[in-house]
Amino acid sequence: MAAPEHPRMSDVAERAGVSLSTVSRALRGASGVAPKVRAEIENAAAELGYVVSRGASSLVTGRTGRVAVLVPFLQPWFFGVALAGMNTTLRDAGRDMLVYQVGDVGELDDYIHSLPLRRNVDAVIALALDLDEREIARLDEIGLPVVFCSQRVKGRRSIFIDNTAAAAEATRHLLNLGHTRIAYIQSKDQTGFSWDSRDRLKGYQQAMADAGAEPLVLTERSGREGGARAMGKLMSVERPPTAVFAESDDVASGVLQVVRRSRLAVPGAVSVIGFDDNDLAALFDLTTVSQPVQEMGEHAARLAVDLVDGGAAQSDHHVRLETAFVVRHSTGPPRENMGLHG
Amino acid sequence: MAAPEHPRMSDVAERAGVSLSTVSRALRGASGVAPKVRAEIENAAAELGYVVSRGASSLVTGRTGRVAVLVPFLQPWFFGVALAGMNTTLRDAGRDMLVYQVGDVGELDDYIHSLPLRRNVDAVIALALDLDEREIARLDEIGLPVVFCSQRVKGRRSIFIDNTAAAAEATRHLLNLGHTRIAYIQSKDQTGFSWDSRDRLKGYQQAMADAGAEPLVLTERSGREGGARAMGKLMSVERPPTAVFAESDDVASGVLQVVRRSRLAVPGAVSVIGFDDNDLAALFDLTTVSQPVQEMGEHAARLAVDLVDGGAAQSDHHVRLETAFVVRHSTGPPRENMGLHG
DNA sequence: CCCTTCTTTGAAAACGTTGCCAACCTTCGA
DNA sequence: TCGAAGGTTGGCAACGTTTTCAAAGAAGGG
Repeated sequence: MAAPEHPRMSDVAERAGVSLSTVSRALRGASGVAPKVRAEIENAAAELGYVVSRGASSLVTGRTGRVAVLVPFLQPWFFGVALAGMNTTLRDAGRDMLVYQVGDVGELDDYIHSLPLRRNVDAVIALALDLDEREIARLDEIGLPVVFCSQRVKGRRSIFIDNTAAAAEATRHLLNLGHTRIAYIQSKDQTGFSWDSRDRLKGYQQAMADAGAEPLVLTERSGREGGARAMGKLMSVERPPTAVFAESDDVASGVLQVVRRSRLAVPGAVSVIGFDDNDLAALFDLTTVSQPVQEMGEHAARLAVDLVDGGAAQSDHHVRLETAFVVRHSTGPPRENMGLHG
Repeated sequence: MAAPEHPRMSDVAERAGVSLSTVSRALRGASGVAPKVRAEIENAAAELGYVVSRGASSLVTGRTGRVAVLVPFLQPWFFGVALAGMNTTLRDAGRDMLVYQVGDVGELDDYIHSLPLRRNVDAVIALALDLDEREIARLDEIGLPVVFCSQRVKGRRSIFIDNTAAAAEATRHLLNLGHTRIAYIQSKDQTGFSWDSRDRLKGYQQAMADAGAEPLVLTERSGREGGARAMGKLMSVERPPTAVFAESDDVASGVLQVVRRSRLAVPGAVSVIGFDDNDLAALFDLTTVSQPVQEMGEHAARLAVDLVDGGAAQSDHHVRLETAFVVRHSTGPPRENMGLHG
């Protein structure tokens, strides 16, 4: 095959019978081009199948038209949904989306240090990266505007939900149903607790304290497996809880797995609550806290775009999105005098 | 904040006390630079935090260092895993990954027609796009090398699995267990059947024919809901099947949901098989066909990179990856004289 | 009818790299 | 001692845009 010779702007200019500058102005939508001329140029461009070389234009404008998204994982539900939201918004804004998976913090460090982003994107979105102060400072070295999605960072543009309030609400739901022995399952990664995790725990603890109930917190690995292990432990304590609040739907699915294997009824013997409202939640008929993940992605992308376009002054640096408590059938009043031993 | 002045190559040159060309050669890893000088230049670059502007270099080399991935969705398990695979390989090859979600074929057409890719990426990976001949031809207009991942396309570089053989193997498993009334649930999108779908059906039909068994095929929407609907129908036919083969794990999860609601035992009353081995499969203890999704992504990315680097001659244009049949506990011999009426 | 003011256009200088070519400096063989 | 060959280096012209500046033309007021 011959080299795929792309038409250049000068080709369009020649075909339209105008100068290069005029074509540039017309195609960019800049003002100061006679309507008729503009139409002719657009025709010529379309006929030639001309597309501007972003490399060349970014060379002079300093803008690349690209936004990088840094994610710790790609597979889990949360990330797919958030990326989908970002992708929509970015596409509408005429931006391309670059995705970089930075598994652990070390990898992130390497990444930032080698700075391949610098100069090659206009902005960076950190998606659920759960960085601490030091790491955030490191991100700044990149010299680009950064938007945090699903992490609240003081003084930085960020999109987040009120994990504490949402977790408290979920806990109160159980309390109101009459539960008093409510366990909370917290997740811990190799790297430690995420901010989401800490905040949710706080909400649970507050609600329990307000109701004068004794908190019971287990810590396990994240994911389904962690949920299963935690539930296993809970079933062998002296007075098992009548309700379990899992930090995420994934964890809750592990809890449910164990509960079912033990032929215990939900919510008869145990009530279960999750967090996320992911695709498993509906399947398991799980009461949970729904967070607007796609919207979070959209907002983050919009913020990133505005940041690049608008220069400095932006009003809404922080966006707190609403969660919704979704009651399904995994929660109900505790059966009178029993626990798990129904 | 002041404008984020990035250092230029000439700054590095000045600092290292050499010329621009030498810096370019050194940083690019080209030969013909004295080891000592090379080290000095690398030092200078590191100290300045210099990063080459890909825009500028692509202007002269014609290479952008970017690969675009076209996906119909971002959320489902399959895409996250495949993208993760691609991302790893691309990163190792020093390439950036652009992701474009092209919901339906119309959107894809718009996309190709507006050609934002052209000139802005080196290659395109079409991930599970299920294109027909006409649409593939359309993709060619983009004037870039295209790799098909999870779709076999004759004459094009593609990565795929043998859906037909895998489905036949799964069907034989059920036949060998003694089942004869085996239903197959096929999925249909708005756009029609995917290639995967057709091939799997073919495998089922062949295996059934070889065994002299009567095929029973239902067609529903894809996803969990479709599976649930299909199973609902199956439970009310005259002689219900003793086994169900769902086109995907997602569909199988819908089947299981209905089966459980009806308090039927699995595999006692009905055996169920899925396809994919996604994260639900283990949760449901589902017998299924495991496809190496991550590997498919890795291979596709490698192929794309080689295509750009190596120019034309590539030996393995087609890569067929192995599937693995995973037996869990959703399948077993049919109970003697019953069907669903256990 | 001339002069000013806008609008529209074209020419040319960046932007930050790479690649070609010529110049230089060694080293070595004759 | 000189020439040739090989290994390093620097100069300069691209690459395809945008942007500034000045020129040309149209419109309008006196």
